[in-house]
Amino acid sequence: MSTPHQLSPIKQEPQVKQEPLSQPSVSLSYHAQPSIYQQQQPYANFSSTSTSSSTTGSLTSFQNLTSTANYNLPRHLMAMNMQHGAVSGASASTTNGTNSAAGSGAGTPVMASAHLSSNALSSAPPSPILNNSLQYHPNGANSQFGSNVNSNSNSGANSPYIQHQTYTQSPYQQQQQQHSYQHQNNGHPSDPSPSNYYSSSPPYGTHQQQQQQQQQQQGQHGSGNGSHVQFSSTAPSPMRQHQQSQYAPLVPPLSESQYAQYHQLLGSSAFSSTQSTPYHSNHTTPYSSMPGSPTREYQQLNEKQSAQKPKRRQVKNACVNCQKACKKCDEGRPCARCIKYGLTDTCVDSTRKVRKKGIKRGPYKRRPPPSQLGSASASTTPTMRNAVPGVVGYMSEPVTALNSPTQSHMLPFTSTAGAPLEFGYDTSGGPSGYSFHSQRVESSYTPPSYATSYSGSSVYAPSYSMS
DNA sequence: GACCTCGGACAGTCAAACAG
DNA sequence: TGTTTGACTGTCCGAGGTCT
Repeated sequence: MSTPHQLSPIKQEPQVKQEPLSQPSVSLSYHAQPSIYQQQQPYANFSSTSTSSSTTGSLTSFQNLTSTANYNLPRHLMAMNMQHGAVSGASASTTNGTNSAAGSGAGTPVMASAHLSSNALSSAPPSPILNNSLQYHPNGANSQFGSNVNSNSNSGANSPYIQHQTYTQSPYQQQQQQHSYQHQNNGHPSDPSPSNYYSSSPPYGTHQQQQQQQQQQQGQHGSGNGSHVQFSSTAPSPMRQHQQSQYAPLVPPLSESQYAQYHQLLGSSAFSSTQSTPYHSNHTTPYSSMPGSPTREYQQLNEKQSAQKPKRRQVKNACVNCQKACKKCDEGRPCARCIKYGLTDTCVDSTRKVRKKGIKRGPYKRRPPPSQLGSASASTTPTMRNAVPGVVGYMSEPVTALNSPTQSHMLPFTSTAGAPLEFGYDTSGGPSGYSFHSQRVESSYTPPSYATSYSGSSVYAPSYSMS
């Protein structure tokens, strides 16, 4: 006998499943140190509608640009490398060849190419962001979090796979990158982090334009050497020239000793291996090594997530043998497992119970109106860990699910009404110098409780419920 | 090493609750 | 009426045990 499940029409499956490409590629270890192209995007860019508040973190660190007291050389160098690579190597990753300032958001493909084309980083593994960029939405739609891409209507038409095809990088991952970087910025308020070198998305044009620009600069100053970086204490390198040409006011100069240190690092392949690349190091970068540093927590989380597998696929109805053995089944009858064990005769669909009806439910928790979110954000300080009363270890455990590549692409931004969250850290708040704030930026957003957003499963909802 | 067992995490479904 | 919520139910991962 067929069960209701069996009778239900098979929902359309996307023809091309990008899961293996997109999900494992999001090696979040990179995200702990987002590219400068991501960093360039103030996290207000989460929303194409532009947001207005909660930018304390970036503003704070931006104001510290002029300070070089705690200047961090590796970061600067990485930024320079990547930027240089972007100039010289950014090419095919964008479909239209432009980097939309309005809609690019995090994870721009330009950055991805930059990362790979950078000499100093040449042996680093392919950036997951590059992989994402291969699927980059030509219209920049992947930066439009809650608008036209995902339509979560419970119809099943928007499977996670479809979303993957469209969203090259999940909104939450983008958000996390931004968010993560806010940690860093504010963890080191005096650090003129690359993200703050630029007040907004750089005016990059097409690859050709960039090349022309670079060639002009190199010819003008006569110190160009392909993609290699040459430093001079008196004559700025072409790379620096390039930077300065567009962002000069925002780029603090390197001292002689800093350049010497850079050469030393390059000579020792400091950036040439994944082990020693600051992007991967858990111990050498000041951004991640601070005890209790949010950045470190995120980095650890990211590392955990990078090892996570793609989302598990289930068959609608396992055969009785697989069901009994609690083993993976498939749609075929006999299924592969039954064939393997010679159980083809008994390989039939198991029956499913009929869902009970008429069960009374309690009132659903609804999200408070946006007008209350501002005060709600205050309640989230000083740390996100404390944001949810009664949840111990909330930051270090559930966030794993929160950041899960298998779920973050689905939640919490899958709703058409979903508005991006703004995250930021305020250096002025909190006992540890951090204060976390977040808020939705569109009034139309009717979110799930944070519980479902973070866990991706209502299983956790009761734990996070905030009455 | 292959297979079995099974607790529990995870995934998918869908009716109730809700908002406009 | 369309959307969201979250309970319900099934799937199957993965650890531990047993067998060959």
